[in-house]
Amino acid sequence: MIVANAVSRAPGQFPGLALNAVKPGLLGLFSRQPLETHESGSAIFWEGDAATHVFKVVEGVLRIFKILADGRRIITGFIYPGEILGISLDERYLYTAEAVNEVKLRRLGLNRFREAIDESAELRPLFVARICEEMASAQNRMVLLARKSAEERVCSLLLELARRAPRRPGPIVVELPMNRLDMADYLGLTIETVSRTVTSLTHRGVITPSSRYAFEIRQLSNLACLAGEVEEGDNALADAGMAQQASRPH
Amino acid sequence: MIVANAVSRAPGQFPGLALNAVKPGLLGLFSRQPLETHESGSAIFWEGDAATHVFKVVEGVLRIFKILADGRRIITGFIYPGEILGISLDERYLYTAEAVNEVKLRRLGLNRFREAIDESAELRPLFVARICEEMASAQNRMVLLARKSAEERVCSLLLELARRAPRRPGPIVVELPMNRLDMADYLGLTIETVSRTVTSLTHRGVITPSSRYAFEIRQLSNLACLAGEVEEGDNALADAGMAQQASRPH
DNA sequence: CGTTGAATTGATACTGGTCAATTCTAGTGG
DNA sequence: CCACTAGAATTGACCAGTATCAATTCAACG
Repeated sequence: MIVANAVSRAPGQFPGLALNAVKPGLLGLFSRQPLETHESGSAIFWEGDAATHVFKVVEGVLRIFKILADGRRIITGFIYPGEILGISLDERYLYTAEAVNEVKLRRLGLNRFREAIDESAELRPLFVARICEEMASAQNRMVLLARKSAEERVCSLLLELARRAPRRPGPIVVELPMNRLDMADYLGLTIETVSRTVTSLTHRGVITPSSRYAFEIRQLSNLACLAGEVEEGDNALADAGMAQQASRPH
Repeated sequence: MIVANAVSRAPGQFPGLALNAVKPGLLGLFSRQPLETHESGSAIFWEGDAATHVFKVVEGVLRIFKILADGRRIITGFIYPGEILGISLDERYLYTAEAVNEVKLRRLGLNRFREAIDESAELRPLFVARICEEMASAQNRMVLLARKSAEERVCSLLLELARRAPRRPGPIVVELPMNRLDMADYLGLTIETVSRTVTSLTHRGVITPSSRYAFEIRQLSNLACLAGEVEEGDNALADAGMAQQASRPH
């Protein structure tokens, strides 16, 4: 069996690169690309632009969003280091991507990316898996936006960030790279509601603010409950869904 | 590289199939599969089930939805004839799929489907394109759920159905296969709000009900405007998105 | 023509939005 | 090191839109 492309080799085959840590999988495609820096608030591309590149975030966080004609904004996602941006797109970008803070990333031509995927039987399932993750996340966002209360939304975000954050020893501390407006536009709320909710959670001892942009989570399970999610081993999902009966908590 | 299974051959390799009106593209994969019928309200599969098949809807409409622990439901999409269900999934189905009315569909083993895609350089881009469509639609749903008013939501649904429906000569009539509860759970509203909004649109002459489940659209452009979408040739999208300023219509 | 579930309509409550004032925080310059 | 400033976040008062609860009407079907 011959693997006929330059991307997928065992790390040891290029001594120079091996030191340079060629990553396996989709991220490895970006290893040879130069690193570019975007300052906080700058756009990587705009919704509707012709799609030309795919990006890998190395450092910093991106927000991707869409805007209605009158300025209402909805952030459809945040992209963290190690994640890929622009993987699912058509001719044109579906959304605008902006740097939340200073961002370092590598870009790859869309055609090159697609060819690499298309030619590698190893990468293809990774690509599909990645897209499915994105889809699963999008569906969870729909649930949140359609049916969750303000408090459940804020808790869901904290929980998501807690899970995404590096696990350090000691108490769980969530760092928020984004400001309150970003949080609000991600959750479909206003900054005032986000602020009030955070205050309330603090007063009730669910979280303890270390700063405006970092919170210690007192009990993760408690947060998960408040987020409207069901913990492992819970049986609450059972028979909630007899056909034609739904959406009436009471 | 040896592919050791019986399923995946290039389409041209079976002359019999070529004559048998094999549809091109992804839908063609289902041509040889038997037709099965599901009565209104029955589930095709449940969220969390091990994912085993992909489906093509031939007749009728499906709803796909997720449910929170306390019974709140959100319909993430409706699947119409000619569309494929279950294309983006992991090990397990991400949602439950139910028949809105009597549904006829064909099913294909997930492994067979994936192998067929994986081995056909023709199908792969179609598959990617299909997933990207799904993603684009999911993102539009997020915008709707996060930032649109009840009226904008209802108009968006009518508009979507109008675009999806077969174009007959004469006035544009939208048929709704689903009941008010389905509409509500699709739009993140309650049945009462949906009902009131429809009444209001009727009184204002935007739509004219032919029955409870069919409406004539008086002016499509009007509806698009009320849906918060911008018509072709409109310039309203321009510079709505200066960084850090958003989500304040006024 | 009565029954039943769906849809509509009405009255009221409440969550979250809006507008405005205040406080906090990170810079900046004296 | 300490005002001063500007933007962000918080807090408060009030309001609007949608949910909730209840009653009524509608439409399909026996």
